[in-house]
Amino acid sequence: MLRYICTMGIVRRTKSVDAILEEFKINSGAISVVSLVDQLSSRFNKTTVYRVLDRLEEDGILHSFLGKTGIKWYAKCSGCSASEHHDVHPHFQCLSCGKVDCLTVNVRIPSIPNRKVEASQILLQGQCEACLV
Amino acid sequence: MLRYICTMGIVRRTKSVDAILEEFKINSGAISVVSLVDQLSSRFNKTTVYRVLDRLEEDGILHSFLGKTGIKWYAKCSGCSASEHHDVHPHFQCLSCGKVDCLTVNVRIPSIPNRKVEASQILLQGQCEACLV
DNA sequence: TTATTAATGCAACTGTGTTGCAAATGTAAA
DNA sequence: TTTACATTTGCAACACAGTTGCATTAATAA
Ligand SMILES: [Mn+2]
Ligand SMILES: [Mn+2]
Ligand SMILES: [Zn+2]
Ligand SMILES: [Zn+2]
Repeated sequence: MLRYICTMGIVRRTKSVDAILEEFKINSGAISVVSLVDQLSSRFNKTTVYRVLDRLEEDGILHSFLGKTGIKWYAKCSGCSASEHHDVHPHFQCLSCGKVDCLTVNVRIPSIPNRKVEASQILLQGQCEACLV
Repeated sequence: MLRYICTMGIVRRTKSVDAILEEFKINSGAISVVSLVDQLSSRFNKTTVYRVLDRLEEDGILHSFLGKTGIKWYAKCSGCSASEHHDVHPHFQCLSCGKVDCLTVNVRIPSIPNRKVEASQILLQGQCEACLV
């Protein structure tokens, strides 16, 4: 008997999956993988953290992007699924407190002569609400 | 006798400086550090390449940014100096041929409630003029 | 030509992320 | 409950981009 198994995303509810989802419940913004690995280092191996994040992204539960210095950040998706990630938006990093989060604003990319824009990564930096005195 | 020396940027015209500037004369777009190190590996050490690029950026001759995968790219500045880098613009990476270059378009960042935007990194991806059939 | 010090090469290192594989664990079926 | 087995994990080793310290070389001003 032949079975077609599509292995991707989260299949089993493990302790590491719960722990990582819990972090995103506590923290409403984006979380860097570096800090997540550090935070969970006593309970899970860094490889596990990287792999669980991968799977959560495949499932459309989290999405990722690179911060200013090239390290990876994850944030919760809203309204994405394993089949479609339509969660494209700018991210904002506070230069004072370092907090990073998703923006709901829509940045209009002007059409560029002789080029077809298919994707965009926008990272804004400045002062967040808490740090604006 | 005391002398105040401000060591930054290019002070001496060396072979590596000339070789790297030559690469940017040949190639009008952006060049990744990885490919530059590779290209020049028979003549210069990678550390030298990194350091010369640093200095050229300090001088306002080149500017740098990160590509989609987090590796560093450099491109020529136009109208910058050691004192002011006012060369902020989006960059475009072709998904077909991999070519990366600077865009002259002005992307308007909408004002964001309760936040002060002080900097922006915008990377667009799609098809370049050559790859648009 | 000489003295000075910027620039270079090299080797070793750092930080982020990945891979292969054996062992452990979650889950569905018996 | 027990069993069977694919998924998930931990570990160690690795890959890769970029950095650092230091002795040596070379550009330049005197
Ligand atoms: Mn986001
Ligand atoms: Mn540019
Ligand atoms: Zn802040
Ligand atoms: Zn192209």
